[in-house]
Amino acid sequence: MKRIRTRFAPSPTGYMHIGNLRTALYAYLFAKSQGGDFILRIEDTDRARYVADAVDFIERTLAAAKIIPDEGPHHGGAFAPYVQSERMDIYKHYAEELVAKGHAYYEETEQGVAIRQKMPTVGETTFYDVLHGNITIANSELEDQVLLKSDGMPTYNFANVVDDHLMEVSHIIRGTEFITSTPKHVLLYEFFGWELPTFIHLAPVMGKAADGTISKLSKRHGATSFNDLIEAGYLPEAITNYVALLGWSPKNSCQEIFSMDELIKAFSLDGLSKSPAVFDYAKLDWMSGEYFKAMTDTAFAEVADKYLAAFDEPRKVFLASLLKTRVAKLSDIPPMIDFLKTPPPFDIDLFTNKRNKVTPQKSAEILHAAIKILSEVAEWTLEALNDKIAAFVAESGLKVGSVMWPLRIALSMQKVTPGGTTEILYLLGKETSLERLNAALEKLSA
RNA sequence: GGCGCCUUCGUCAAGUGGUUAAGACACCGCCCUCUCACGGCGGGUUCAAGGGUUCGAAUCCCUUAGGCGUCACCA
Repeated sequence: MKRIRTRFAPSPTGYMHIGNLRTALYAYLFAKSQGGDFILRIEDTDRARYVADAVDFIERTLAAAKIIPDEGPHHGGAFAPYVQSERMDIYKHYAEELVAKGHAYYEETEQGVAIRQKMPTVGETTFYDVLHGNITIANSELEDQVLLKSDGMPTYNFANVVDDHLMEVSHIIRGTEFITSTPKHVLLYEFFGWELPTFIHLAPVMGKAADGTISKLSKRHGATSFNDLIEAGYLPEAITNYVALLGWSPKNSCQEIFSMDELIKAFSLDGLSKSPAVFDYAKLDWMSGEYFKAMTDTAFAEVADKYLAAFDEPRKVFLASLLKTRVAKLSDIPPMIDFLKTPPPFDIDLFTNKRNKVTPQKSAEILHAAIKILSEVAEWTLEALNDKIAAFVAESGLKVGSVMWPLRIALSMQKVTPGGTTEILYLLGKETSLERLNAALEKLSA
């Protein structure tokens, strides 16, 4: 049986759209699930759109997403070069062959000489797509395509076919936007007498705008490149996992959390969806959270390190334990812990809490007593703090919440905090804690 | 506009002639609880419309509508 070989063939734009990443991922998963090869090929035949360093960027992005090419510009391989601008003589040779066979012709314009593919004017061309079945388009719909531009560069339609054949690509996995140009490619294969690869045209990834409109995912939908998402603080594994499920689902399973190895094992073409999928940040957030929750505190502290820099090592790890169940992306962290650095302004209303039977007056009394007890704590550890406060609660005859609420508010000046009173006391340290408690008591008594 | 593709909860989706139409996210409620989370339990909403075929249709056929794509010396 023929070896399975797929390819990802981006043009070097310096931007890895989520839709492109998904295409690369599916091509990779399919190849790997079949024990085949995955090729990276750079389609840089448009000189006007060339972006410097874009190849590095693509390679770095794929590496971050753990999509590892077997062959590519910097991965080696038997079919090098893998950059189209370095293969110009090859395209020229095949274009001339087509002219010689009568399937193409020279065209002279002010810009220079180009070569055009001669399309049949009658009949129709049919090709088989794994997802869509047979697709037939009348040849009269096809215009004579430019194969070789006047600058000597091939067009996508030509270079793609030549390279896919030469590189022995068995399965072409790409976006639906190519479905209507596939007959042109099929005709080229026929003109050359080459064996046709298998086509799989993927449905697009859509985005939902604020007003509810759905359209192809683009920048107006927010962060839509792999890099945007990384910068927002999503884990690459989580992004890849989420993207894999956007247009594919496993057979006979409801599993949603997949490592790359598990994806490779579970992947099959018949799990691919032929209708467009809307990118849903809410679900990405959930999935991302699942990854964080599954991490150890130390591992989380490590990935979140730049947000936790202000804390010493034990506190860092402790904060990580509090944060990892509350965070969808790392950039959610600062607003959650800013109060530890600088407390929000005093707000007396926060000291009123019906459920815990707390009023500003009551709070003042509790604070007064608590300050006395806490200032006597010699060893400022979570255990010690817990014990002291528990003893105080028991002795006072108050509800736990009635004691905790005013303390937490006095320390944080906000209604919502990651962790509770004891945790905040510990993170703040004895000195700062007592400072804040006293300041709040002073304002409450005024 | 021509041609092509697509259409199951708000979203991702399972489903391939007979199911109470899975599951997940989101949402709502309850429990847990010093807040928020986490965790647990429960809930509502879906086969685009209309015709067929069939004893029986989300599943097959036709029509309509809507969405998307494509008609470049861009990929």
